[in-house]
Amino acid sequence: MLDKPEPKKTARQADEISAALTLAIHQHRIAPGTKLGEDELADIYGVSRTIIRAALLSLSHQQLVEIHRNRGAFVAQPSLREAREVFEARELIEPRTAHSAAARATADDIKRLHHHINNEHAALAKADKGAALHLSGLFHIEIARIADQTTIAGFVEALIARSSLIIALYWRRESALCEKHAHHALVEAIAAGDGTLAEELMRSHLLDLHSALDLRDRQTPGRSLKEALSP
Amino acid sequence: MLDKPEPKKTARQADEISAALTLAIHQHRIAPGTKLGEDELADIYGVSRTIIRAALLSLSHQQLVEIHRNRGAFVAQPSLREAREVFEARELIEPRTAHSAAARATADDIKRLHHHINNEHAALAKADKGAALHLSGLFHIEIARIADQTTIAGFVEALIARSSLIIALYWRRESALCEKHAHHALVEAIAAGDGTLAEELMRSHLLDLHSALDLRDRQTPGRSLKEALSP
DNA sequence: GGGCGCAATATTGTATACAATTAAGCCGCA
DNA sequence: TGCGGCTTAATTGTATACAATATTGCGCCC
Repeated sequence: MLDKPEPKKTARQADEISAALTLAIHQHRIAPGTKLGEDELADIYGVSRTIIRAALLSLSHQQLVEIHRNRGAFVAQPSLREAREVFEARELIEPRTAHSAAARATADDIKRLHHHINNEHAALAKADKGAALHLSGLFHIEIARIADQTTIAGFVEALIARSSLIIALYWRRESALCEKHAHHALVEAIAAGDGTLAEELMRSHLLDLHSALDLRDRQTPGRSLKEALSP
Repeated sequence: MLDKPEPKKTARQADEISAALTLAIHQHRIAPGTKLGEDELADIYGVSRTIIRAALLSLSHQQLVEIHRNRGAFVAQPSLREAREVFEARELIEPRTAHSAAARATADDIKRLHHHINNEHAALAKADKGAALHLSGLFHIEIARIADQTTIAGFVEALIARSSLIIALYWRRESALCEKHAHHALVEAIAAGDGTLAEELMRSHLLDLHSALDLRDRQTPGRSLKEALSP
């Protein structure tokens, strides 16, 4: 029996559930293409379908799930084209946020970034690739947050969420998810207030990531034939 | 049978309603801060609150409305800070989309852009500022669409929606909304395939827009005292 | 007369019931 | 055996009923 330890009244249940699903997707505990049945989720979380529907609607707005009318919600499977677009968008936006972050970061911000990196290392040490991937994303989001541009930070968050799906589908190396050196060097540049360097490091870091994906033309993987041809 | 000629299936009612509300907000027929009561909207559109809630949730994800728990949904009132952020984000993203658009635009695209401009002129001739503003926004979205970057086009769409609110709150000039010359010159550059020029024109166009706003520090206008002080 | 607290009202949050649509299973037939 | 159509089951779409919460107005006490 799942009893709720303490119903924190502050956040809406739908938000908590969409956050939980987002985390599960980030950590690759739910694979792209998985069907998210309303009754099933309602049962799992002990709420009515009303709440679940609100949560799924939120996720669909972030393009983490696709909702097909009368057929249900599925974890999104970004196409090759979408994958390329997401990384192009990141390469456009994030270097700039890194630049701004270098200009505005406080000592506290730097401390938090180091904390993120340590967490990443810990996850990697435990070979928990899902957690490491999630933390790597949080690192990028944190930089956008430090840049103090909420709007753009929101975009970055959405892009990183989708990147998680893309990595699940198209990752080809066994190398580290986000090379620790890249993140470390970035923090160094930001701490030093060197915006130009931070920008350049971020750009090359994203290009590395991008090139570690297999985005050659081919059929979209992981999708059953029926799924691929019917919609 | 792979061909599905047209999704005859009408879009979800919630989508239609949120689109209608978005249009009304774009055209300044609903002022920032207006309360959007669920029963009221349900009555207007002849559907249940379930649908209305889904529509409002969509709008809140685009940050066009703010939903306060147990208090309801209100048309968003971007703060000065948010206003600055939105335009900074546009200045980051849109010049690049203009550049790409110049590289990819087809004759058909150019025709459609001219069509947009003509509509703008027609709306201005009728002194319908709301419609003109809406069409001006569509022009920018169309350019992002031509650039063939769906993801970024989605961001641009969200930014322009919020720009509409910002203009409602902070516009100070009586001058034309989007100077017709600016749009016309942009189309020329795109038609000529001159990406660098298009990029520069877009940048200066956005700076013009930005400078036509009154973003000096002051109390947020249009917000009742209670609204302003309680949250 | 003014401030405080309680009750009444209105509005939103959630659950459930029912309708509509899709997907699957089954049987019969060529 | 394989295909086609029908029936049946499962799932989503929508409406409504009920519960929880905030706002409003009134009356009481100081």
